[in-house]
Amino acid sequence: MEFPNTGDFLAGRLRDKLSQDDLEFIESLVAETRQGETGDVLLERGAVTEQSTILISGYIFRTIESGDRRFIVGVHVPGDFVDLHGFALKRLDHSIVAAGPITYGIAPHERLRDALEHRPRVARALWFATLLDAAIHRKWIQMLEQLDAPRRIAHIYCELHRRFELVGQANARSLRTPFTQIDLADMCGVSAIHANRAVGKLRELELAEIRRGDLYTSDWDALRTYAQFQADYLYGDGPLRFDQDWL
Amino acid sequence: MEFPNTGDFLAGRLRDKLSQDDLEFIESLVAETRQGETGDVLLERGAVTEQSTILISGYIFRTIESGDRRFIVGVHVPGDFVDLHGFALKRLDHSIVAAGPITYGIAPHERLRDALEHRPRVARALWFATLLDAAIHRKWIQMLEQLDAPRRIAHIYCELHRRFELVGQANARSLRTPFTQIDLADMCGVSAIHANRAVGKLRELELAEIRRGDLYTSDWDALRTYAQFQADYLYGDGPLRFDQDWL
DNA sequence: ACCGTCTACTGATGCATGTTAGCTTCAGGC
DNA sequence: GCCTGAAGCTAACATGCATCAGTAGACGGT
Repeated sequence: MEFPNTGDFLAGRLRDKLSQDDLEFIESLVAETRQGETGDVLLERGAVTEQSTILISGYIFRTIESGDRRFIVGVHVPGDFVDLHGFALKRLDHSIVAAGPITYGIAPHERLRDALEHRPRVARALWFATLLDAAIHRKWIQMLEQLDAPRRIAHIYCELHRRFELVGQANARSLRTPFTQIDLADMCGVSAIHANRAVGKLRELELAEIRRGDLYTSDWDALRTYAQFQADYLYGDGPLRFDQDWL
Repeated sequence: MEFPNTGDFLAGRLRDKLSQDDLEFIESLVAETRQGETGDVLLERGAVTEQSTILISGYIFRTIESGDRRFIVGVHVPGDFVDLHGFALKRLDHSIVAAGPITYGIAPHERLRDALEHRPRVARALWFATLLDAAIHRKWIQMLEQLDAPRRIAHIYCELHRRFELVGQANARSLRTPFTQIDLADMCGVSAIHANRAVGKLRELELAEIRRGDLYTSDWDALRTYAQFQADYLYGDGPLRFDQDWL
């Protein structure tokens, strides 16, 4: 996988909506870039942190451990500020874990505090980023309340595909991920065996082929219809589109 | 039901953490108070809004309509800023609906903009409120991934009870709500028939008696254990408690 | 008093999903 | 080449939940 230039990727989808000056400021937030591998815990639930993480390449899970089970409550794609809320909450209610090989940037909270004080537009962009996370959480709640396992898996891939589109990284016929069927199960709240059945069903319906986490499809629209995926909650184009005047 | 004094309730659980000056400012955000009845739609998904809502008494649902079904993705209790994110997102991805008789305050966005510019501590309190909403969303995701229907219902009541505790309104042996079993079903992502069986199971296990939305129990601890409820995600007391230095 | 509607409740049946057990495939280490 | 462990896959049976059908009580309107 190619790693995009760090600078080209920061601020993710808000990149087009900020001034050159603000963008340079956001780039200056990153003190350092690092690499991580599958399962690396970037931030443990309850740990105090003095820095936040910006994902540059790869995927990151938000996980909650309960008993001997792991639950995935969110997924991040390149360009996302992954634990920005750790800046305000100090200790997170969940852990931040690499879902495969990743590259990420470190933003010390000291510099974020500075942004809040002196850069109102940057401060609002950061707030917007956390509000978008919350909107995605709400959609996951609805997805879990409404859809069966095959549709949940399809919905997750459709969402990720759209999020890649919004940062200009989507592929026309596939979506590459390092997710195992166990990961999919932990996202959907089903057993790994049932996640396997669900993947088989998508294959049987000829909607998508999922191999080692990579999804291939010849018809994203059919998949989206099957998953009842409506992208508006991501605040891209369309009726709910994000109003940049606010920044 | 008695309505607490509006002024005593604003800022909810952050009340103790803000200065008198900031509190008076927050009170001044409320231009008007209103009453609402069951099913009143305070804000429709996708509608543009120039004001936000502070719940003073009663309950409010966040709902998403899909096909002919309704999904409840969040519940609010008195003291909550219900649609603060509408200030930044302009159009909400969900609707705001009264879950019974309510009293609420209206805060014009004009005044909120002023707060963001000139009141950094108030701005941070508002951000914290939306981050707390996101933490609750994440717990709902985990709850839906992990628990069966009776436990989900128990978990929701335990959460609401704790949230009432955090604003000093909890009752020792009961929790009064106007929720129908249909409401509970829409929160849990199960059918109304199954919600009825789940309520029956809690009764059979002698953990709780739910009648017309009101829950009665002699042993909250037993109920919390059954629901695997851990309150830390609400950032009250305990290891994840909210660090007020940040404000 | 009557009616219609909403909510709570019950039983029967089928599908969705969990659990257990065992098997296959594949990549990496030796 | 072989071994090993992790991931993917399959079958059989048990449970959770949806669906359909129906009853009963509470409530408001007339």
